[in-house]
Amino acid sequence: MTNSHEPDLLFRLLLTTRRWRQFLDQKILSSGLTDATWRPLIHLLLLGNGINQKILAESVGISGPSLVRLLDSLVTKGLVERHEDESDRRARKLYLTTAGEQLARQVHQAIQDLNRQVLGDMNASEEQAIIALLQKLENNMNRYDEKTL
Amino acid sequence: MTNSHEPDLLFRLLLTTRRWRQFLDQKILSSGLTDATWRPLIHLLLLGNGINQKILAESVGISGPSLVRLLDSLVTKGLVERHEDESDRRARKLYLTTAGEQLARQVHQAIQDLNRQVLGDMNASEEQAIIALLQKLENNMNRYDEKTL
DNA sequence: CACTAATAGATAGCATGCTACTTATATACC
DNA sequence: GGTATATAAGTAGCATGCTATCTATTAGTG
Repeated sequence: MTNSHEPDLLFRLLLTTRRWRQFLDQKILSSGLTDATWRPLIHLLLLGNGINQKILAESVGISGPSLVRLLDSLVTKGLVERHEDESDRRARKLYLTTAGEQLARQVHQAIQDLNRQVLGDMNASEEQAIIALLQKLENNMNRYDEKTL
Repeated sequence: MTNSHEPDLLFRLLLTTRRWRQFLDQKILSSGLTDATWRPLIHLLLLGNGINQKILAESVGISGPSLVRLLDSLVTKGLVERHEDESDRRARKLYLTTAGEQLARQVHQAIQDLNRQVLGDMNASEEQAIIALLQKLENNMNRYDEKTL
């Protein structure tokens, strides 16, 4: 155990998260997508066509500029299209192409199957318990920030 | 709830981990260090002077090349020194400078204090339980990889 | 109506992770 | 002993996150 001196939760979060992304990326290599790129694709599938980039960025949990580059890549691959928004000419409405929707469904399914393998015998309520706990950590940080404003 | 359609554990891990790093980075801004750079510094403090880069990279959980750049930065800041290893001239032995050791101790303490705030009322055994669970996820991935070799 | 402030998206550039490769040295095997 | 393999560190370049800034447009206020 090289890390016996660091039983740190953050440390373990860093390692497990990196590992999980690499695990999925390796399995769906043939899709031409990575964790970073399939995520906006699938969120667009689930949110529905016609949303703008701001909404999608919020949903995916990344900044606007981060999403711009991922979308550039998806557009280049012919999976997503950016259309004008007549009612707000600053914005762009996003649409999956036919190929994009097909790939999104395939990858979504594949990721769900793989994630079941990762979760192993963990049941849904255990998963929810951890998610709740992680959210509590975020709440603690938010509260600390507010307190020391 | 923009993410009501994704109660995904991986998604939450990504968000919480990013948030935690940014939280710490913001608090210890004056140290001139970030999460990525204080981590090798503190591991070197705890492992002791004279270890080589391979050992440190393993301890920190990053690749050799990733560590090289972080060490370059720490050396430039005058916190760490790379010395020749007489017994193996491929390797370098790492040493904290006086300033490096001092800063490492300060930051180590500050991080521990901040992490206690993040953890809030979570006790050590609860923390250990989550860590064990994250390790189980990694085990599941390792086993899956072996199985499908 | 005009001027200011806010907002959507894009661009530029930094930080941090990686893999693939190079170089120097050490180890192992015939 | 000499050749082949393995190992430690470093370099190059990609991917993915960010903030700061720019541009275009919208909204809000006198």
